[in-house]
Amino acid sequence: MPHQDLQLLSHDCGSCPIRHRAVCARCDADELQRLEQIKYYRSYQAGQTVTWSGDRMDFVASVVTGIATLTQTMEDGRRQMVGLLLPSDFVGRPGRQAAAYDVTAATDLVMCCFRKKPFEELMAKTPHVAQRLLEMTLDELDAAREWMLLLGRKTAREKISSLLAIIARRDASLRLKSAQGAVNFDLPLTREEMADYLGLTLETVSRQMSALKRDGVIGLEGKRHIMVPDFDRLLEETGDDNDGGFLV
Amino acid sequence: MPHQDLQLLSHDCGSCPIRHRAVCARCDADELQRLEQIKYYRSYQAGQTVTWSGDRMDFVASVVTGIATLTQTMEDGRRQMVGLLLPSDFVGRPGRQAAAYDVTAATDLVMCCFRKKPFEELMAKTPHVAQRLLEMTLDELDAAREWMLLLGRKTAREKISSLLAIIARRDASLRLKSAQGAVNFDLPLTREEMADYLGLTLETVSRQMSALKRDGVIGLEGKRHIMVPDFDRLLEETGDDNDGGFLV
DNA sequence: TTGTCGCTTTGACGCAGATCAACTGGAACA
DNA sequence: TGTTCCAGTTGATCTGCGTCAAAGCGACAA
Repeated sequence: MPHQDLQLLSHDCGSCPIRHRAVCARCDADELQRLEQIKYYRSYQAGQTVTWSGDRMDFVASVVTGIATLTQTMEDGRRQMVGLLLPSDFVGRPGRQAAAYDVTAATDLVMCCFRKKPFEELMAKTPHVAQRLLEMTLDELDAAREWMLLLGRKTAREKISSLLAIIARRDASLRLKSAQGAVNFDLPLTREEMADYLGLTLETVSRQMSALKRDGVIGLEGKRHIMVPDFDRLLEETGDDNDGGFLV
Repeated sequence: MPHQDLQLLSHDCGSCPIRHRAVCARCDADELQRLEQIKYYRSYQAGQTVTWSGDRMDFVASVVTGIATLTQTMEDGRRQMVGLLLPSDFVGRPGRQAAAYDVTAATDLVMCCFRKKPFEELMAKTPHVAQRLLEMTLDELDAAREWMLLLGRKTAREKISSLLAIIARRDASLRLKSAQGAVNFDLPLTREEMADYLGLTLETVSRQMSALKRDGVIGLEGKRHIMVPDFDRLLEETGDDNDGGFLV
């Protein structure tokens, strides 16, 4: 946006980090072509592992459809989820050889991949890719920091409510509807995955879900379908100041 | 590093994010000049606030000397530190109007600032700045994710040990010594700040520090000076697999 | 010397969430 | 129609850390 001789193009992979391609008049004009040439797709089934922490990772990628998780594990088996990747989110680190986290498909998953080497070369020549990636990474950093507040200071009930609110919001935004009033959605995570995300045990997750249901904050249909009669009510449970003061 | 027609210059502010300036032959060669023109310094005393969350923030900056903290606060006063800024770390977000966190000087602090507008313009024209910033942001994201594991899954003792290990390591690297064997350093944080960082209360921090002392893992001289007779012993207490498998 | 202030330590007690264990309910399959 | 399986629920009990309260300690001032 700060660039002056700049125009926006769509490239045909709807959810790529580079979907909005800013073309700088001073740069080559055929980078888009090259981008198309080096990209390819991979599919994973729900539950399948994309990479293990420490594995060699020769590609970077962005999520096209589905949900992937980033998880860290301690020697004794304690697990903490550190990222939830939704469509258009980016995985992988230019300049790094090995994966730093376990990446797992939480649902069926399609990713748009770029082999790392050509992608890095491209990035070095095409300033807007680095800029776009910087923006996305800053967003993720903000999300990570909000998650640190959740992990360090929120109660179990607040944690659950926050997670539900986030999923509801993201789900709604994917369907281009705003999250307010009554909202329904499907949980893409098991109780155990929720626990790993929230720094809780699965029993505590289950108990708090029941409590929220008992208190009328949410409704449950089966185990996975959530009905939120009043989204603002849910937000009150998160402990956040939801004054809507957006910072962008 | 991936760029070919590239050379490195030092600009005179030793700890700036842009301290290594990669000059691209295709870009203007006088950007360094412009950078020098728009930069200026600010000093803060220990305890002073740099910005409050929500305030207008018209500059970006990097730490020259001292330590700053990023903190989030909930309405009812619960606090969580979400970042510890050491020399050469970057603060502020290009493209954002308001600060997202409270920024506070933990020690006396000098920052090298750039007014946001010209910095953004510069960034748009100078690809290497965005690339350098991307690298730094990815590092911070990794650190944040490690911190999420700590907050979500580690015990109080492991949290304290981890924090001490991190400070010892960073302190050692600033003095260009490697952290191993016996290490001494000064804590730049109060017990309360440690607690805010670790998602604990200050009483628990104090108790665990005493426990580590009692068990001979650390020695205390006064309240702030820490002596670590055996750094590996301390690492064992952190719960991390310290196989030294570096991922860069 | 005495007082006060900020930071830290220590003790006593309670509770949120972990742990261990039993049970439920739906789906797949024979 | 029963069997197995697995995710989820619920209950009983335990415990690590929070909470509340008091006291220690070094720095500085009067």
